[in-house]
Amino acid sequence: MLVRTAADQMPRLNSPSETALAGGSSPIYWMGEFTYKRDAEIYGEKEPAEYVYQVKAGAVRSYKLLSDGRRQIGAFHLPGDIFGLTDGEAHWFTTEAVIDTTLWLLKRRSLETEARADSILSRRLISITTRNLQHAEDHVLLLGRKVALEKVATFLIEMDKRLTSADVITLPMGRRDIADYLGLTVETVSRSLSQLGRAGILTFIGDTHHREITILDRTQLLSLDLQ
Amino acid sequence: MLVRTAADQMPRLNSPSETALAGGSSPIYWMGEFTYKRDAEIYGEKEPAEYVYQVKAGAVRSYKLLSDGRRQIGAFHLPGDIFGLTDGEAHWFTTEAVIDTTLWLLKRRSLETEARADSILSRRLISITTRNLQHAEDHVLLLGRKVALEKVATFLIEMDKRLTSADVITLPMGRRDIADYLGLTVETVSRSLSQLGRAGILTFIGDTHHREITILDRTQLLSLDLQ
DNA sequence: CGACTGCTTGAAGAAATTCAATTTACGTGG
DNA sequence: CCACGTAAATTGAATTTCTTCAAGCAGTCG
Repeated sequence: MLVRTAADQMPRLNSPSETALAGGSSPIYWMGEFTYKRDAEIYGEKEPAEYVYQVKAGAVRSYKLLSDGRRQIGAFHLPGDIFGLTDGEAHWFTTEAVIDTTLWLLKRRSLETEARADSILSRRLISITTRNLQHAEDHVLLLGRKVALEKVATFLIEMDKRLTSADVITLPMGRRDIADYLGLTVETVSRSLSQLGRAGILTFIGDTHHREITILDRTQLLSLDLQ
Repeated sequence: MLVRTAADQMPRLNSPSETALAGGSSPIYWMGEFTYKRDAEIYGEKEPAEYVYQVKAGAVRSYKLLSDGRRQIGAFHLPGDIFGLTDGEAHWFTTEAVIDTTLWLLKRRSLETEARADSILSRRLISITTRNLQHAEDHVLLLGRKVALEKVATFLIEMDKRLTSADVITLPMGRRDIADYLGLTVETVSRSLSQLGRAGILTFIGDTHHREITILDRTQLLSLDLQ
């Protein structure tokens, strides 16, 4: 269940029980709750994978860097999302809090132990990984074959689905993050958003950084989000 | 074990036993062997996922299409690779044989049933899915942040690792497939390959379609494949 | 208050695409 | 067996898209 508060415009979960991992034959006990300040690193690429995480509130970006500093964000993790699940010993991503973020942590080892005996949990782990894979594959299509405006439209629709309960999308991330997610520059993202605004498809709400957006014409926006 | 024959220059596996799925606590019995002609469809997007596949010989491309025909290849499956593993009921990809291809098939249902009782197999399924996810994430980085020449260099290195036993890379796929894998056009792929040739990094062997390539300078090629 | 950050916009430039033409091999059919 | 048509790859020229560079504006924070 998603709850919207006036104070922070981000969705928030109230307990880890309402999640993909809970509800197996035996309940999962999260280690506890940790809070990360904006831009704080949660774990780095090639660090040993000790924990699995679920977002309680906030937003997380996971990215890779090329040696010369170019950055590609693979995914944003929003309330309810589980991340950090890996097979080998090490992560292959860096993750950071986009805004102040609260996470639930779970020892990976105990999850693995549990999964050995619990085939429902096991199935669930496959399911989570598969969902991540599907997202990545959709993202591959976007990055490889969509033009800038289509990328931004797809992004807005994804965010609209994932973090709005009202008609205002409050983006937790800035233009830089969006650009690195879509394989564009900040300028191109900004120009595309302006273009959508001029076309009457969306409008910016009062917010200073133009991170509050209302979709005015979903039909037109969807027509840009080819399937 | 990879065997190279003079007749076909593609690697080939001799039995499914030498694979990721076999070797669990109980052996996996593949349904049998099927052969697909070049360009034959193996399964289509949104088809119910009845089987899981392993490549015995040949090559498979899996791709998505946008409604206007733009195509993005997510992966090439080469001898030994397992694909078609999905969680839900339906595939989210179309797969086709790149060249004449022999596959081993396994009923998905029986694999699932087996996995319920066999935690080692279960673990293995997670492992395969995770590997696919890692590949997709690497591909996201390539598509989002690498320039044409770097994309082609990365592609060659990947193929070199995956399908050469000698010093000649025999590409099963044509330029169109490479382009759709790298998010480029055929012309750009061709120009990049020519450029690598002029730089003395690779050379084309006798083959008519310039699909036989020898890497002359691995050091230089690797320097284009940023990490 | 002033420096700073994040966002936007414009102009110039670069990279990749599109359009067009050529080459080469290959298969079909006279 | 050769001629013709087709398909794959390459190369060049023109064009488009996106990036880079530059400037400005608004809100925030010390």
